[in-house]
Amino acid sequence: MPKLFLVTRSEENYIKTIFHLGGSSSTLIATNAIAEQMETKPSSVTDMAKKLADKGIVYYKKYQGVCLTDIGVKKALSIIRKHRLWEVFLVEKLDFTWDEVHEVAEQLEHIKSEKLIDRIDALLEFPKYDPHGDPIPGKDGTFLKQDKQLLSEVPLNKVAVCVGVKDTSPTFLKFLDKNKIALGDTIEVLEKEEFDHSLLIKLANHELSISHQIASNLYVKINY
Amino acid sequence: MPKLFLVTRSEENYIKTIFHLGGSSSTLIATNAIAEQMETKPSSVTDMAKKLADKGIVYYKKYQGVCLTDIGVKKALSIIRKHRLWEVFLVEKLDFTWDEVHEVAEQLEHIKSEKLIDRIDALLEFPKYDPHGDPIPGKDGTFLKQDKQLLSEVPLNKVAVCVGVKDTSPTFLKFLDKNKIALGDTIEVLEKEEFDHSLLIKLANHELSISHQIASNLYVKINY
DNA sequence: ACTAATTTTTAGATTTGTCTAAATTTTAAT
DNA sequence: ATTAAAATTTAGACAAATCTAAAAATTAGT
Ligand SMILES: [Mn+2]
Ligand SMILES: [Mn+2]
Ligand SMILES: [Mn+2]
Ligand SMILES: [Mn+2]
Repeated sequence: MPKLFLVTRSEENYIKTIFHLGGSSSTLIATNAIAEQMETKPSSVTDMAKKLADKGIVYYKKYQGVCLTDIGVKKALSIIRKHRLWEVFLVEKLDFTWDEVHEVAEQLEHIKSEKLIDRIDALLEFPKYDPHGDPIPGKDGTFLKQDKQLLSEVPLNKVAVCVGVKDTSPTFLKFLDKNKIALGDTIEVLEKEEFDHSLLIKLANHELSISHQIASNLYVKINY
Repeated sequence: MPKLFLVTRSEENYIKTIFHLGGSSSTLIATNAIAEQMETKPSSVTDMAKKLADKGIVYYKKYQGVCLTDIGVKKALSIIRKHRLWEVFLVEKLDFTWDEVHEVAEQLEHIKSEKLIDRIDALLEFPKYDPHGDPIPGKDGTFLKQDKQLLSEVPLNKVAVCVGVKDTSPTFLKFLDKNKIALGDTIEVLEKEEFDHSLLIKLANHELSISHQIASNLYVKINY
């Protein structure tokens, strides 16, 4: 009965942000957190919280925060699905680099056409992950949570495979390119420096020392 | 010097409409004509005319109408280029039919990324025409005007090739599909009915009687 | 438990894009 | 040349989305 048909671009951006901040379970996300993430003001968030609550997209408890309703989660997953499929498209079909895709996908994710995104999905042969290693939600709302961990938490001498990035900023991604670290690469932790928590890691053809900040933005999966 | 960098979606739609109504030369387009085309009110058009004039995109003469400046024409061609390239993409890469593409292209044409549209262009191998036979403006602003005429104006027993449609509504396009008329088809005018100006035409494998309204929405090029 | 600091909300203003209704200008018709 | 009709503009209003500044509520520190 709720007419979820009219969701504006701005509303979609709020929905996505709330999802990414963890508002998909019943955890309430603070107004300030949303405002900071979106580079907007808390008062704007409050306004939108009311609007989204009226539409049945979020649950809003005054002074406490918001979380997505079931409808809101569905909507969020649909937007994220579009965002990530477009990112794959840009890389696979148009030779964009992984640091270039996010900005354009931010626009493309708002295109309204179910047929379009389904066909893109098919053209790409139903990819499971986007160029940053993030899982692509299914058309039906399924959402794989992969078991991955930060490289900074991997024990010494363990061999792991790089599967994702936490920070997806162009700066970080280009740093990885420059240092020849890519998704799918095998990484072994050779040393952990006690002083600054930097790591000495071994890649296929080179060894490299990386700061803790780098290591705590790289997701890996340990080989058993 | 004028910062043409911020052009809103709404402004883009006005620019495109003015272009399509002939406002690319110095012909002034009436407020009412724009309003009707865009299904909006004349007063809204006046407001926008002022805004676009301020930005140097249109020349606006009070009570007379608007036409595009050189900057405006360039902007219009860029939007039309994007619209038509996306239409080709949808048909060629995603198996959309020619009656489905316009609606989605109306959204996609507003995506801001020069790299994106250039790569789409390359992926499609630099098409010259969109699925409706309309020419695709070049990146540099070139715009081929093809010599085509309406089927309704072709003399008897002349053989012509179908090269475009004037009406691009799904209704008309589906009518053409149903009657097996497609771009590239050869058409010969066998008879012209004096009473209602309907035509008897000969296609590759069938003859067909079409009304004047149909014939005056089909562009053809006569074989010499 | 009581301040003090922080967070959140409200109130009022602004911008963009639209509308209606009234006023103005242009055009067409006698 | 007047008058009537049509087109266009203005004035004022509204909804969406944002902001600033002030008020209210919550949280934290003692
Ligand atoms: Mn992204
Ligand atoms: Mn991504
Ligand atoms: Mn079109
Ligand atoms: Mn077209």
